[in-house]
Amino acid sequence: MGRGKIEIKRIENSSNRQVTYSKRRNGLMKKAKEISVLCDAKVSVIIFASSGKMHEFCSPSTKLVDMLDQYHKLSGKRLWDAKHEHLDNEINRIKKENDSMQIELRHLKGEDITTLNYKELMVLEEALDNGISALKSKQMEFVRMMRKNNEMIEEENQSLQFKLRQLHLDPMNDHDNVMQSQGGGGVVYHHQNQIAADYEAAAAQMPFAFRVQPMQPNLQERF
Amino acid sequence: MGRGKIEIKRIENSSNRQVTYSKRRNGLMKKAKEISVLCDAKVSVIIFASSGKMHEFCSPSTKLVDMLDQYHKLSGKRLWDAKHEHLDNEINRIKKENDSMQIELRHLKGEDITTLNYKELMVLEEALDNGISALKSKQMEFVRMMRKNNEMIEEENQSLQFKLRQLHLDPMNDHDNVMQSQGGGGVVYHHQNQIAADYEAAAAQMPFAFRVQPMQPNLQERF
DNA sequence: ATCTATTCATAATG
DNA sequence: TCATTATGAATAGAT
Repeated sequence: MGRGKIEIKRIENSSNRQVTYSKRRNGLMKKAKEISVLCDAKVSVIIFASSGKMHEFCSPSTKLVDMLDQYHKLSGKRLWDAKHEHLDNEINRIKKENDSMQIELRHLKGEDITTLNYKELMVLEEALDNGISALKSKQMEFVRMMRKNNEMIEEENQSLQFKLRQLHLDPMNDHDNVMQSQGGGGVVYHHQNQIAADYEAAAAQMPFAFRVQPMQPNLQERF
Repeated sequence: MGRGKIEIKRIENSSNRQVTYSKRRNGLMKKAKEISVLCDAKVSVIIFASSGKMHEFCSPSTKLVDMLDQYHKLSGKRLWDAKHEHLDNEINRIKKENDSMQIELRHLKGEDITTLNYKELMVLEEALDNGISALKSKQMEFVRMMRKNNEMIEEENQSLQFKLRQLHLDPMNDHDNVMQSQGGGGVVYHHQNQIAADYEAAAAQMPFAFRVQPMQPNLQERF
C-alpha cells in the first residue's frame, strides 16, 4: 500500500525509517483499538522505537497487570517469577545470617550456652575477653576525661577564690568586675565536650570504674 | 476495507465476531512483525479473545520480561504485583535488623565502641557481665565433670593395682586373667560421655578456669 | 477456507 | 512535522 510495494526489511534511510515508524505505529494502535472494540478482545501493545521511546496501548477497562497475570497462567512462562525466586532466595539467605547472628548474640550475652562444647566455649571466652578489654580501655578514657575536667574546674575554683579574696581585701573594686570574672569562669565549664556532658548525665550512678575488675590492679591507687 | 464500511463497535453476531477476530488478529500480528522489521522496533502484542484464548507476538531476539522491565522504568507504573513489593519490604526490614545485630555483635566483641556514650557503655557492660557469668558457670560444670571423671579413673586405677598386686602375690593365675582385668578396666573409661571427650580434646590447652578472673575468689582453692 | 469488491493504510512526494 | 495521493494491503461479506 502506498505509491509502491516495499520489501519487508529494515529501512536503511534513517529519516524514512522514523517516518514509517510513526505512521505504522499509529496504524498498529488503531488496529489494536478496533479489534478490541469489534471483537470484545483484550489487547496489549507495547512498542519501543529504536530510539528508546515507548508507546503502549491497552484495551480500555483492562489493566496490563491483569493481562500479564493471565499471560502467566496461560503460557506457563515465568516472566517475573524469576525475580520472585531471586528475592525469595535472598530473603532465605539473609534470614539464615540473621539466625546465626542471633545465636551468637545470645551466647555472648550468656544465654543458651548449655549446648556449647568445650571448644566453642573457648572461642566465646576469647570474644568476651576482647569485649571486656575494649570496654575497660574506653572506660579508662572516660575516667581520664573526668579527671582532666575535675582538674580544670578545680583550677578555675582556685582562681575564682583568689579573685574573691582580692575583692574582699580591696573594697574599691565595684560589683561589675565580680560578675565579669564569674562569667569568664563559667565559659570554661560550658565549653567542655560531649564526654563531659555524658559524665554529668551519669554522675548520679555508681562509678563504673569500680564495678569491673581493672586490668591494671594499681589503677585504683591513682585516684 | 471490505464489501462495505463497518462501524467500529462490538459485533453482535457471535460467529461474525469470531471470524473478524481471527482475520484482524492475523492482520495485527503481521503489522507488528512488519514494523519491528522495517523500523527496528521492539514490539510486544498480547491479545485475549473473549473466549479467553491467548495469542502473542514479541519481536524476535527480544524477551517479554526485558520489555516489561523497560516499561516499568519508562512508565513508572508498577507491574510487579503486591507480592513483589512485599518481598522487597521484607528484605529491607530484615537487612535493617541484620545491620543492628551486626553492630551489637561488634560492640560485644569490643569493636567500634569509640562512638558509644556513657549510657551505652553501661548497657554493654551489663551484657558482657552476664555473658562472663554464664560462661564461668558453664566452665565450672566442665570442671566438675572432669573431677568426677578423674575420681572414677583413679578408683579404677586403684582397683587395677589391687588386682595386679594379687596376681604378683599369687603366681598360679595365668596370663589370660590379666588381660581380662585390663579390658574390664578400659570399658569404664570408654563409656564416658561427650563432655569427657571434649575434655580430652582440649587437655593440651591451658586450663581455662585460670584464664578468667573467677567470680568466687575461693574457687581456685578447691583444686 | 476462498473469493472479491471495497475500504483502508501508507510510501512517495511536496 | 503535516498534507496529498496513488497504490497495494487488509478485510467484510458472500460462497
